[in-house]
Amino acid sequence: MSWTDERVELLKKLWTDGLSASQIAAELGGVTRNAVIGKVHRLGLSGRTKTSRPSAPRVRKARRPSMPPRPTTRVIGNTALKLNVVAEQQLEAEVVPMRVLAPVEELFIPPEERATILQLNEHTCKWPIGDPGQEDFYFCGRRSMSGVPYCEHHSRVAYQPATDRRRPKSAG
DNA sequence: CCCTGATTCGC
DNA sequence: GCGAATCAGG
Repeated sequence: MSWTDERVELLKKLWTDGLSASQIAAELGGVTRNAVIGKVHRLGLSGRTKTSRPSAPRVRKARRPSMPPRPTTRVIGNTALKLNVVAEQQLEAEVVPMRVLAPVEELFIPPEERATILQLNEHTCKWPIGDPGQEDFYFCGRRSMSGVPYCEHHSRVAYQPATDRRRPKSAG
């Protein structure tokens, strides 16, 4: 893929809209977040965050001459299927009693990042989005912290304080 | 570990 | 110009 005028416009729009580089990359498709960031800089759109210091030149290290990064591929048994089974069990035990019927779609997940039940594992967010009986139903799929079934965003929604979920209806 | 953007530099 | 590799902060 190349940076056509349309894609550049979309990039500028999404970046201005506040989406992260990885989100924009997923939305555009065919590019990585590095590509997005690089393009953003070349367009002069940077300056949104302050994670890097304005001064103090970074350490420039010689890049690899010419060699694949890491051809190391370790596959120890087929544990993938087991993870899927665990994911399903967790869905029945945790997600279903939650609030599947509630239309919770406040967080937009790009199509490329959406997860079906087969793609969930122990650290993907298992927050259901949409109606489980419909075709467009999917799971959040973003990364969740270890031991937590949801991503940071949906953890906040799932584990709301009791005071916020049910306020005193009759106070006098 | 995950994420984020910033920067360098081979292509 | 492009973007992977890398760096640096959270």
